[in-house]
Amino acid sequence: MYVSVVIQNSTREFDKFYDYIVPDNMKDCIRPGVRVIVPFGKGNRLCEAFVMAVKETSEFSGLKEISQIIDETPVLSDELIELSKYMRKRYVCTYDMAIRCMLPTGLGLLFREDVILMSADRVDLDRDEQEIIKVLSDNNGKISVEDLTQIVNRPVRKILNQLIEKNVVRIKSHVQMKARAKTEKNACPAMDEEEFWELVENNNVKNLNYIRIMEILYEEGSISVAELNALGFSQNTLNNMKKKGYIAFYDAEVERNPFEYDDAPETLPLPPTPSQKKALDIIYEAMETGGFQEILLHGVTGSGKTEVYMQAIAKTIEKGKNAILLVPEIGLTPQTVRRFKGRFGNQIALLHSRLSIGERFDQWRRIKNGEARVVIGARSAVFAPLDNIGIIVIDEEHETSYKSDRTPKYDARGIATFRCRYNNALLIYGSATPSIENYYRARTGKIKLVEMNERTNNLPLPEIITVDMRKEPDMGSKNGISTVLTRELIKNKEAGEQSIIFINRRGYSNFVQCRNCGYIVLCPYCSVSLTYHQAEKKLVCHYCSFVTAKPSVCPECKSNNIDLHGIGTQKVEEQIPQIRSDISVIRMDMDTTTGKRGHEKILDTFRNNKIDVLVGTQMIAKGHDFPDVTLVGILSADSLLGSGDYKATERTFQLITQAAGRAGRAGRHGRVVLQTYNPDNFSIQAAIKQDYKEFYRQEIALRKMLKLPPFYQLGLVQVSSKKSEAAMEIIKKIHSDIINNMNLNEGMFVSDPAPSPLAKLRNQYRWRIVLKHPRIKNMTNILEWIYDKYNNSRKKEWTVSVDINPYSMI
DNA sequence: AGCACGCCGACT
DNA sequence: GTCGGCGTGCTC
Repeated sequence: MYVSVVIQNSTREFDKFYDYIVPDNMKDCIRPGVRVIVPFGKGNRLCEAFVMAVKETSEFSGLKEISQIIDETPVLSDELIELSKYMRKRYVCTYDMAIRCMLPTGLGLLFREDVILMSADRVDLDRDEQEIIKVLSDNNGKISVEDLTQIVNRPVRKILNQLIEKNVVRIKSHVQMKARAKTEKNACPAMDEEEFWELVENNNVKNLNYIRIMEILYEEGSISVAELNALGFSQNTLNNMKKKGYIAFYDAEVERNPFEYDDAPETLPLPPTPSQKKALDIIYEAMETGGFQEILLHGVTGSGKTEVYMQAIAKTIEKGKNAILLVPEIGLTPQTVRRFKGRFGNQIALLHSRLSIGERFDQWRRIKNGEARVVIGARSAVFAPLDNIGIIVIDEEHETSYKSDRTPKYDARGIATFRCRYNNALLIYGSATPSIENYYRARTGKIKLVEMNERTNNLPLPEIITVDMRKEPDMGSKNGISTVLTRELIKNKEAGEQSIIFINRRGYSNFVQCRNCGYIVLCPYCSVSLTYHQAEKKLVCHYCSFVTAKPSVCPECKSNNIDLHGIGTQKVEEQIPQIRSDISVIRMDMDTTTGKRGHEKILDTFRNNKIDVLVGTQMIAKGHDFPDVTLVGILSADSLLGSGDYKATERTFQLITQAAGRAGRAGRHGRVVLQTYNPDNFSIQAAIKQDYKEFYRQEIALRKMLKLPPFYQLGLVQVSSKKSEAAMEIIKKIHSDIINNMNLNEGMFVSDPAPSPLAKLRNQYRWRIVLKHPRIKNMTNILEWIYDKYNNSRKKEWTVSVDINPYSMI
């Protein structure tokens, strides 16, 4: 019996299937998806590996044997093994990287080596050797290599080898799981119930505490020691009871509970509105038909998409299948969780980035064991070890957080497509502002389109007031808040209603410039300007976190006419009370939302303490419900437009629509003040009219003309290096390589090599080329080829990275 | 990655 | 003569 395995921590150069012999004693447990330890390479060093296939023959000879099996049951299903193969090619990564997305870090292994003293009576030892023997004796003849190194405070490997040679010590290695199932000490009766009461009747047990404890234990079966302690029974009492043979202790696995609200009231399905009913009818019909199908739910904010998701998921469970709901990281609020928990109870498992390693491991294990049937989570939840998937719902489908920013740069939407296809399941996208790519597929019949145009409570959409900032007098010296917005803020304060101000730049001001010579203070490691942070009175780089003091004189012309320009959240926060001193304000951005519950704390304060104005970045524009907010100010609606990114218009439209959706949700008329320097831009015009279709019509024409997605796939090849010339030289080589192989890449458009828009990042110079081809397969092939060809040389002073359809071209 | 092999210069 | 620098090839 043989297995094909892939090695962990491999690079793409040796990332392939390797065959091993399965020793007889392991034959029963070996299955695809289990982890093993195998001897690998010349030195037979032990490596962790994944079994990808089990087979009866192998075309290789001179095979080695597996040395150890790690898992009793597979950690990867057949489906996830197939997914890792797909990802390796599609995202140009290794099997290991793909698999790492699927497993909780807690499942990782720790290799531990203990040094064990054999005999201490040798005399021919040098001083180093003696020192180590001394430490070993002090520790009962056993210590981990790690601890030993720390105690003697220098490398010990060489000395240990000498000692092993002399048979004085030996090394025992073992593997350990990183996160163990958490256990809890429990108590249970150790005596037959009747027997115990007999003892009581015969006056052999007189201690009232003993009797009460036994009553509880016979009633409950068992109870945790911690709970008994909490009831006022001392550890000593329990120990004595154990001694007398009344009770026994045992360790039970407990699940850490990441749900912070266990009080979720049960919620019943609401009677659907006409448009919800229409959506559900189409979904149910697709379920009946079966097979892989995609549906796009295009519903305006407040149209009740969540209720549709819940009823569709309920139906899926009814049919004996399981469900995944993906939400943007920011949308995974306790309210959302509570709502689902109320409907589905403990069938829910939760996966998101703020869980601890242990919590994540527990949730993963629950799903794996079939204890959870609905998985809710952010991007990475798309890899949940869920079998028999019937539906995957992707809420706010257009959100950028669905694409991973780390290698592998996977897109949760692509992974969901793979899994639904594999499981013949239904894939539902929901959004008020669908991505151009998906809406195009809906319009061309590739996926079903369901429009939900009415809001559940028949609220009118908010009134949008546009402010042309070019006509706003003297804005340079002002704080960026127009006279119209100032007036509306005061009006809201007087009416006792809340307001939100949205600005997509954190910090105090976005750059520091000399008014004399025009010099702008830049980050020394990145090609961006530094942002001034008022609280720390420091300049900060938002890309690499470089911090420096604000210069008081211009480094260039020595003039002291150097000043802050532009506005950020900090400055707006500071300016609000200057409008009227009794207006209270709170700020929410990356700088104020540290900690596990940072977001919630701020939002709760805003809601409960009746703060007048909430100032914040992107993160306030999404998902949250603020019943008392009737005014939304968007300070720089068009700040994305000049960025040169082809997705900027789409983002601008989405941002304005989402932000406007925060105004006047619960029965009150909402207003939006939209400040812009480009009132004529079509994305802003369409957003003002809240007309997605009009925006789509213009944008799709533009995409077609410019050979952009969805008509063409974009490939990005980027070379970064400490030396600008090195990066440039390599990108030119890659460029000519592609051009010279154009026969292999018919229909491929290749840009000239150019510095990346962020030409320098973290002290690395970046050069790139952009490729365009209608077919994804051609793009994957060429990027895989380039990557493997240019990333394999040994001592290189550059890195090549590739990406297909990046969310941002910056 | 990490380990062995092999090919050259320096040095007991 | 041999010790050790690093460039190169391979890992079932």
